[in-house]
Amino acid sequence: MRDVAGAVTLSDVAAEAGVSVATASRALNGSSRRVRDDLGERVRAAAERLNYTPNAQAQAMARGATTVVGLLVHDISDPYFSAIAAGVSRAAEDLGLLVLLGSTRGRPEEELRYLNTIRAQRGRAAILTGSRRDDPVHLQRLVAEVEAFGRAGGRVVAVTQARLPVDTVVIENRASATALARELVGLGYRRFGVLAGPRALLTARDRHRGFHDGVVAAGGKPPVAVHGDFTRDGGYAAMGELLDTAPHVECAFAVNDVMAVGAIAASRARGLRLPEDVALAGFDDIATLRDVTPALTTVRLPLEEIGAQAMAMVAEEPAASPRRRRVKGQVVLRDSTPRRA
Amino acid sequence: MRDVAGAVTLSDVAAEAGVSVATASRALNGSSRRVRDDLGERVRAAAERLNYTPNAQAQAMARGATTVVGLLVHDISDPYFSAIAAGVSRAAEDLGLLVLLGSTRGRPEEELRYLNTIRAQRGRAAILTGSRRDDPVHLQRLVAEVEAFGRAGGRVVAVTQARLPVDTVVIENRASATALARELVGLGYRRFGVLAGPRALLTARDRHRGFHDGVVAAGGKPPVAVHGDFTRDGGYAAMGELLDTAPHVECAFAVNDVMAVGAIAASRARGLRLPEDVALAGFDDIATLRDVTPALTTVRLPLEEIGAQAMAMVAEEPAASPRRRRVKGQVVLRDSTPRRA
DNA sequence: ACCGTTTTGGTAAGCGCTTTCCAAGAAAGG
DNA sequence: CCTTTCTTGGAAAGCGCTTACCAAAACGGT
Repeated sequence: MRDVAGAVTLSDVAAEAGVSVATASRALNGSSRRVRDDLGERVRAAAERLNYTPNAQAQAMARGATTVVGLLVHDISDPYFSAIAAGVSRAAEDLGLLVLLGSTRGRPEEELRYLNTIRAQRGRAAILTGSRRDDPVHLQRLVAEVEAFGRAGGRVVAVTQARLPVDTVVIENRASATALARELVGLGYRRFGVLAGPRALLTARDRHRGFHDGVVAAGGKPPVAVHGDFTRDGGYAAMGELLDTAPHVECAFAVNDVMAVGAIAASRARGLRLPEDVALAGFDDIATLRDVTPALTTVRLPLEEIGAQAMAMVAEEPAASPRRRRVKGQVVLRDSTPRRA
Repeated sequence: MRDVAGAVTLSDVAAEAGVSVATASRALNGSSRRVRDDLGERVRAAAERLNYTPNAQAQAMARGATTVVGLLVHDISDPYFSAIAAGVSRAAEDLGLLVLLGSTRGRPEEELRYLNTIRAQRGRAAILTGSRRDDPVHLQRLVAEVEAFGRAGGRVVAVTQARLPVDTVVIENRASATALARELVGLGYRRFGVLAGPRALLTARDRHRGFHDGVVAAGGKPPVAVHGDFTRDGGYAAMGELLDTAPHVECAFAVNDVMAVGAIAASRARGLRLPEDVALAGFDDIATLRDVTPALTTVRLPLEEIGAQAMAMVAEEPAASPRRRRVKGQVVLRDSTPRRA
């Protein structure tokens, strides 16, 4: 923004009110110092008249603190992330903070670049919502950047895995997937397939493992796993492959709802009826997907709440050692996994 | 962010490299002025060594320009807005701009407040994606704020209706709804219901009117309208009401896909089969909803592209008079509206 | 009436950068 | 060899604020 003559500054306001800029500043942001009532009123009136808006950059500069918080998501159009973002955004508003949005689109180096940008903005904090990948090199670089960020006075909060030495809202993917598996075995299923997501993605892996362990522990057969993208199309492809390689599975578990939707489509494309021919479960309980047919059995994650929690941790005093806030998923049984006769 | 000792400044870099800050500044951001190669190299090495990141606030201050663009959405967890946001975000990255996200959650005064915040940040531009409401008072205040924003050197770009004197990506809701109506009449439907959304919301109204006119023009009966929230639950309620008051309708048109999904649920709750007992069409072609059953006939809007276009307009030179970029929807016929026997 | 406290307004320093202006050295031209 | 013109480094001003610090005024107690 070229600074056109138009921008009204504090000294314009001060001049209009006939006081010094110091007084104007004190009158407008109610500092510790009191200003005589009539002067304060004059200043506020002048500000109003000139439609003054403080230059936040200059304030940040002078105060050494901004109100910006960076939010890193994998892909804002993915309903999982947009739900978290909604929670973050709501909490930010309550706290008077601003959200700077960054989409990494799965490229780890973007995560680094974006974190650096937030540091440049002297952001108060950054919230990392993406799942970690199994990639030690990247992790190490990320830790370095996080530390630089901390040294510059910023906070980092992670959502999902406790892989970083920062406050984290930990989503209990593994335990929740295990709980889901137990319920499904309880319904009479024994032969499972898992649409397991990308191998390197920790979230996908945790859910897969948790489910696997749960099935086995409850007396089912070890599930057949097929990997695929963490997307609708990934689910479609993986389900196709599963049906080819293991036509005997009674129930497929897609590691997220979006993949599950793809799996439904793939099953239908082969003329299978759900849930009669094959049952299906997802994970996340994405709101916009609650009306698909058959209604998906899934694990409900309070995504908005998770986002709000993350933002709340930003606001709290930093603790000596990283805090961990655990969030459990809740198994929701629906039509896609009826009790087996 | 309290400025802890940790933050490395340009003068630290200059000292480390044994040059003045002026030279350091010139070396690092390749200004018009050249710096001798060896000095430049020394500066860059020093910056690297110290892990220097420029203070964007200070740069903004000195340059009088920021790289921040505000994005106002109604609700980021609504897939319509998150798709637009994804496009905005992608384009922003390409342009080296930063997106400051604001959720208004339907409160017009938040729109104003947020615009003011972006002005305070001396944002380069603001993108308003929400539908306008039929509210002259608010519109007038908004125009005032937009003008103040412009005077301070910022740009405003709107998405949807050309109600504001700013560059706009206009979505042809009305014409597209008319086209949809014609197609449906062409398929043999004559009696329609419209799940019309909130009365005051212009987008909802345009789609409703366009559809109504299209039906009538093509020889159908004037549709019965039921108003309701622009949400899944709004669609559910409206469909219930429609089925009560006008059980003879052959096809319902929900003014967006999210409402259509609610309408499906409402129909099912009453034991109706879709599309045999009642056909249904939506609007938007939300990606995550493409797999609902029956597959929804709808109007496809290139939402990501719309977001990217809006951001592109931010980058262009401002024109003398507001630019209008028109975007058409494309009718997509699917299973929810089979040809009528 | 005087002196010590409190207010409370103003002056000015400083936040970290960019950029103008100046000066010194290098290159070029006669 | 001297003058003119480039080139390039550095000093310093300034972006719009906040906040010591200072000083004047008001107030209280004796």
